[in-house]
Amino acid sequence: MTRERKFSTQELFKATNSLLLRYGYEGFTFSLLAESLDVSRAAIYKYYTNKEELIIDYMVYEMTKMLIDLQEIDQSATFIAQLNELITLIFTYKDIHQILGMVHQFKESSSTIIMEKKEQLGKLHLDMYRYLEGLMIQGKKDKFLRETLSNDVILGCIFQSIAIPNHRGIPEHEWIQSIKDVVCYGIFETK
Amino acid sequence: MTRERKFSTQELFKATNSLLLRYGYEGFTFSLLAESLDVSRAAIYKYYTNKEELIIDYMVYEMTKMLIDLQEIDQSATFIAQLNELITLIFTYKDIHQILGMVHQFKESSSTIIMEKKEQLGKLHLDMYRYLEGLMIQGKKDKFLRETLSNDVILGCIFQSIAIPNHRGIPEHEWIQSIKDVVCYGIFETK
DNA sequence: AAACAAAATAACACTAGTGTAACTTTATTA
DNA sequence: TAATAAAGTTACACTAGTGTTATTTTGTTT
Repeated sequence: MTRERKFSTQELFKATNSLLLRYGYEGFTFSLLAESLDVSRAAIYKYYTNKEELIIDYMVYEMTKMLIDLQEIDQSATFIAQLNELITLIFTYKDIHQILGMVHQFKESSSTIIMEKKEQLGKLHLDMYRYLEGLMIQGKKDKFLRETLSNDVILGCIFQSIAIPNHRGIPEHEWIQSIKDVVCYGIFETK
Repeated sequence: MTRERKFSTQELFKATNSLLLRYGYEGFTFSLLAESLDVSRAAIYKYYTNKEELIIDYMVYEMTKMLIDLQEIDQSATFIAQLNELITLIFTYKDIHQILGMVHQFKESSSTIIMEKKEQLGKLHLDMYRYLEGLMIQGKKDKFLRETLSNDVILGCIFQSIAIPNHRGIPEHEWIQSIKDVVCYGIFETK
């Protein structure tokens, strides 16, 4: 006994994603969102009482999804194969990494529910970090990764690499290959 | 015959910088700026009629300064020495690179003066790119840089590397060394 | 010390986003 | 087909930022 919804949570999240990337955290408003979904602003308030709750919910949703995909990488495969899959995966989730950085712009005085979700997000992030750190340790043990580099630098480098701007619009597959290449072998000619 | 100013352009730019980084483009307001400088909001309007003009002026100022510093790098030095200086330089200007990305959040309908400054900024950017591209070409000719990598990928990699988050708070000099290391030699052990 | 001009402020009208309450629409089910 | 309940809209009061104008402050010059 219920009326059909004009917009799904998926559509809400999708619009949230693109508006956040386009206008930034403070530039993102329920007015813009309502316009983009072609519904009244009040309709959105039925599901989320403010933008922080919506955004953090979206972040948790994406991070959970990413973590599931991450854990589906075949751990019995070679290190090289796993690293390849990892970089491709991070690349497909690059939007969320940019958006994740907006948490620090949230108002200090947040409700309990938001503080809880923030903690949950922190846990997801830690889970991801632990998983990746494990992979790095394996990579070092197997003599693929340089022992002298800290895991922070290696992982930081991988995560930043996806944000290198593709100004010339190189086709995605080719571009990812280039990125993997520099990250793995660096910019120097090996003597 | 003039009253002493309560705030210098330097102070204005410094406050603009830190507020932009803290609150983002839309979160940055003249109210926050006035509070931060301990002056009335209207005092700022005497110098800039809106935040876009202030921000773009700040961007042009920083980019000009960076370009001057860049051109002071000794072109007769070895490629390695020049690259070293370049990365250190980009590192000292890392704030402005983050802020520069906010131009795409400016309102579409901007005044003539802003359009002009945007163009000027574009020219400065192009000048910088040309200079850096020259350095990359030299690096390839001298067999330091890998011929197979495009200049876009190499430069993109260098510019992104400065944004790798230093979560553990490694001392700056040590951190920069690590960054240079990964960028130049990659994450892989050389077989 | 009177005139002046730049610097700064106070105060106003205006705009846009926020969150809520009362109301209407729509589909289900009893 | 009348009751019901979720979905959606309209309308209101509230808040915060914007840009401008009139006025005051402050230091210099003649």
